[in-house]
Amino acid sequence: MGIADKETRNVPTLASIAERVGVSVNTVSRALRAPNTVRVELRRRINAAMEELNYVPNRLAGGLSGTRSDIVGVVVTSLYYSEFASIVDTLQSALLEQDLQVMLANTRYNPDQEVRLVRSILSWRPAAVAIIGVDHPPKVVELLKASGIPIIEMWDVGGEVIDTAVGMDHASIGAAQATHLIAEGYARLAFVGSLRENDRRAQKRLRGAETAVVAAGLPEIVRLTTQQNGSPDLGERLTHELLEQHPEVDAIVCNSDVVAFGALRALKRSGRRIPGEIGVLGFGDNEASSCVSPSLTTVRPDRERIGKLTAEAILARINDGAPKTTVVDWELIIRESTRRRDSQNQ
Amino acid sequence: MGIADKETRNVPTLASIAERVGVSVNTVSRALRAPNTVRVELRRRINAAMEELNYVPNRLAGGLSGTRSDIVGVVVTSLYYSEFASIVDTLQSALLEQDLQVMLANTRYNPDQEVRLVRSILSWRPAAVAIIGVDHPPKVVELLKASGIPIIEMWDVGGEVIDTAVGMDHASIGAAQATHLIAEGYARLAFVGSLRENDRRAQKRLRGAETAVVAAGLPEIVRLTTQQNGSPDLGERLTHELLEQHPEVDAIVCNSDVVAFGALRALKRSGRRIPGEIGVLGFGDNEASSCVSPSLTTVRPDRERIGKLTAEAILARINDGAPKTTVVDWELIIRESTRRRDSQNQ
DNA sequence: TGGCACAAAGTTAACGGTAACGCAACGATC
DNA sequence: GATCGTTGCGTTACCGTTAACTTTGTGCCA
Repeated sequence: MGIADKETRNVPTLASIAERVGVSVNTVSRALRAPNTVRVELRRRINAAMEELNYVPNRLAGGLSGTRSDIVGVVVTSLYYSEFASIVDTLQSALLEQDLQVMLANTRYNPDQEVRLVRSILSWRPAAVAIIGVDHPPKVVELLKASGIPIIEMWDVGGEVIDTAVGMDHASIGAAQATHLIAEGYARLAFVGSLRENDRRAQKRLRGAETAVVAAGLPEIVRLTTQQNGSPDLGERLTHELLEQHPEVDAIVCNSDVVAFGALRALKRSGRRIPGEIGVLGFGDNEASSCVSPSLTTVRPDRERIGKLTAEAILARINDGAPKTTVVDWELIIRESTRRRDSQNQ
Repeated sequence: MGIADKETRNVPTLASIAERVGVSVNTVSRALRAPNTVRVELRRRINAAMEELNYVPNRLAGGLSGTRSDIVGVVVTSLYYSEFASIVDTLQSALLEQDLQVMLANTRYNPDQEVRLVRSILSWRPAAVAIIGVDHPPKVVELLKASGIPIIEMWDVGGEVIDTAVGMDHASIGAAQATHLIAEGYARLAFVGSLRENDRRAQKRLRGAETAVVAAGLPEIVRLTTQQNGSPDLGERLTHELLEQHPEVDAIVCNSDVVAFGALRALKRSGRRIPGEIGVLGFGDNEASSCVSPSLTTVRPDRERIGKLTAEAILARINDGAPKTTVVDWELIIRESTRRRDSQNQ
């Protein structure tokens, strides 16, 4: 039950409607696409027939015949732990208002998958593609360029842009993280968390921090990273390792807030005072970061703004606007986990 | 630069390849779909030409002509705060292995959007549709049934199923939440958080809890809910209200962990001892729930399992398997925020 | 050496729409 | 009353690909 036999499965087409109403196929098509060119009364009968037969237009046919598609391909590197979920969320709802449908792909930081997924998405002849990052395998760049459609790169802006980008300057984020810790009197920094080979954004942040540390005449940042997914358990495990191997460290920059949650847990279990003995700083401003104790200092990317600006950029480019790269602001949210001085209140 | 003029934009087709290689269009098509029917050497030349021209097949045409589509429509009610992001994540990667492409829609708990989005997704003639919930507007049910494709309802199982469902029994979750609190000695329960008119799952949990409370001879559950999105700030606000209006309450069931985070914050600010004076219980097992203090008792849905089983159900149904409803287990994770007795350790 | 099976390619006709064009009926215009 | 623009609809020709046939070429056997 529920599924009709394949033989009898008879999805209505424009022709079914046309036959039922007694007009030509094209008139029915017009009733949909240019309603004011069809008599009111006839239009009413056509709409009634469509409603009655539960007609759903076939966009495969429409897209093939017509000139424009209304798919927007969205390629993210992860969805888990909500890293890009809220960007997709706002982007999708903004596009929906223009009747654009999101087709989603998740590369999970795998460049081979990225090539495959981009190819797959392009095969649907989307009106535009939005993709996380500005660093892609050469084949991806080639395919996207050859497609001739607007390409919006999100989240990052540093580097070679294909067409249009909406993102943050990650090097400056890393610099701000380090600078803040140094200003609070921390001197031996560590970077902890997942640092995937293909997560160029994290690498840029780390390099930005490194530069600030060097400029301050402090010793190099200790790195304890893996290719795995970030999680509290990972943060806890790496932090324990760190305490053992590098007892001199007095501040930890985590690649994401969820990793920082684990770091806090590990430090508390080891009896370290935060922020007195050791500071912890995250990235991403997870919804729980203001609720853990001590509350977590972190960087808040304006995800909604990125989603919204991406939608706007897509629409602008579809309507022949010029390519444009927009740098989106972020905010260092200073909370308890790094605040040694009493200078600020929040 | 980047985008070719519309006039010159000349995306390669099978015909371009055919002409370049000097064979018929169909031979090129065969080289893709049934490679072993084409001479090895010719196949090599065809592949080389495709590579060179950056050929990307047009699935609009393929889908229109061929018999099967490889889109799977996925309809969720939210993505924000990662509620369903990890389901989509696992679902997508499992489908990818079968070369099925996810088309995503997010209704944001708006039934009108749901109708519109389902219609939009069906217009791409997907091979199957996976959708959150078993309670849909009548028109959605009608459209999905009329489509004649496999429909997998996720997350919930209680009620009328269209075709196949993979989800949890939310009434029993609510009952377990209340039963646990009662066993810990709490007697005046409250339900706090966003309770959207169209979030039937939350309503089922609340009813399940209500039934358990009544069975224990305790007074009715106090409700303090809104239609807004759940967030820590919302939880904090509602909890302050609750403390004022219903000082007798000694246990709070939050509709989501992020709301519970805010509740914890509010209670700590008011100087209440948790779990001594008042208990807090969440839903969803947010990644931070084990990291807040006190750590949060919550219900852990097996999201990955739901995603994986949904993918399996889709494949089974596409290959003419029978419709089947699967009830997925969940787990009550007892942590500090409700544990008054010393009986358990974790 | 003729006949036949099979492999490898070409031909043709859909698939369900949309766009361009054609044409009748009608009122407005001079 | 002939001319013309408009309105409202029908005809026809694609869009790029696949499936079902048809044709051609090749090796094998009697």
